[in-house]
Amino acid sequence: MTQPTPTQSSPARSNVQALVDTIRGRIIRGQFAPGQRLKEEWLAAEFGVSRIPMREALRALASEGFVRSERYGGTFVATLDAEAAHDLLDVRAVLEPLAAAQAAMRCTPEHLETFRRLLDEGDRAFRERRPEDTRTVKGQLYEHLALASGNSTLIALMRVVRFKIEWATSIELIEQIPEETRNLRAKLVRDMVDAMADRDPARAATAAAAIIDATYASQGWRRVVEARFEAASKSP
Amino acid sequence: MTQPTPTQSSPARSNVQALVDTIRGRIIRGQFAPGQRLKEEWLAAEFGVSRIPMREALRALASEGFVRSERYGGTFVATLDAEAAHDLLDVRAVLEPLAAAQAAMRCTPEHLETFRRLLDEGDRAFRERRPEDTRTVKGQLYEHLALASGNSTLIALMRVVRFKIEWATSIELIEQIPEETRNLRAKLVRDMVDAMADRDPARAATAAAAIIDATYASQGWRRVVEARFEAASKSP
DNA sequence: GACATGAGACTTGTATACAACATTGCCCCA
DNA sequence: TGGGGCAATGTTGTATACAAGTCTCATGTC
Repeated sequence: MTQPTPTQSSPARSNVQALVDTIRGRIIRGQFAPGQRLKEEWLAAEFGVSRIPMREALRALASEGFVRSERYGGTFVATLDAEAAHDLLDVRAVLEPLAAAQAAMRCTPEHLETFRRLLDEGDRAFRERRPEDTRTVKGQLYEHLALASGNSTLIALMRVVRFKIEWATSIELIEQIPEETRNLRAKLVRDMVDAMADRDPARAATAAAAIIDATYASQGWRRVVEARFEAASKSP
Repeated sequence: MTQPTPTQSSPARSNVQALVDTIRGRIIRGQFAPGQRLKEEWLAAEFGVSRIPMREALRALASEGFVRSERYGGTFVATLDAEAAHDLLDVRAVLEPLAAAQAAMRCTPEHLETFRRLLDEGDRAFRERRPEDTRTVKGQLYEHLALASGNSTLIALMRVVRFKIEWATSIELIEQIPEETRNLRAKLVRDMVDAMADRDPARAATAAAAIIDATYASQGWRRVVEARFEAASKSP
């Protein structure tokens, strides 16, 4: 019956989206463990709101797949397994090339500029061993690719996939990714952006696919995923 | 200020999922027109519930992209345009081959049997000029493909994409699809299922891609989409 | 006449209260 | 001693009531 340590309450802007983002963040960071029960009243008290907005937040998280709930049955943090994580990568592997191709046809100079800025920031964060920032920038790149595609369906789908991939990869182990793998991927991302600048959808898509291939091929990355689930399976 | 004709209230099982399905259905069928305001109180009265479950239903529909709402700003049926519809097809064009490939590796004999049953049902419904049933079976095939893939992410994403594609294609015009196009696509679906039976992911994916190509190439189908938005743009 | 402005009505957002249902543990009985 | 039923407890689901914000339209001023 022990509930998790009530870390001090967050921003507490009283709108639902803030609750969703905060709770999703805690799930992704593992502060809410897979399988853990999330009682509405307890969470509501934790965030200083009533059950109504908290219910809406939990429903939203359920539709994103981060929690599961059954009628009168309670809400629980969803569980991930290694297979689901790889399935997630498979989905990413088809969405990202599509986004790259569409972005190559539609992106603006501002988009390209932002891509290059993010790439530089990412390089710096990785070189300076700031894994949190490295992950953040990686997420921003992914989000920006979706935005540049101009495909609203893709934007929504890629956002959820991105959150789940962050969930599936524990932050502590990102540092273990071999430097050569990371550099190869960074180079491929630059190739992708160059192809987008040349308005070459095919080349952009190929580069995007190569990024995923490099991720798959990376023994380091695989270890990141596997280790994540060893940790998770310890606390069911 | 005229609200839509209150068609007689639906099943009225008082759970939220039923509300979501019913309202989504009405949006898809055009009974709730794009841009139309959906007042919580009015809808709640229409379905004989209070605003709380209705709010949850509307939030869920917002996360699926069928309605849009801003804080204190009201909820409106989302609008579709032809570009968004084609973007939707592009997404489908990458998801479906992936699902086919994974299903080829994972599907059970029961899955295959269901596929073949649905194919027969679809043929019969089309021959007998029952467009409603034709669409229903088509949806079931699509859903079943996702299920057979065993990829939970794919199942969730394909479900939303499927609903939106139904939304983007008006039912009245399905009959206008040329018979040869329909038959070609039915044959390709059979090829896909055969490839799945042979546990041949590459061939299954190729067949799935060919299905989308046939859809794209179909002048009749294109007319279905375009006509849908001519109709929609009449009532903004 | 055009525009700023404020009161009013209206809609959404949230808290509280209560109803419906699941679960647990006890007691009774075989 | 084991199993079935029942009450006690607790959590979720929903209705009602009220608070907070937005929009409209009339009014007054320049």
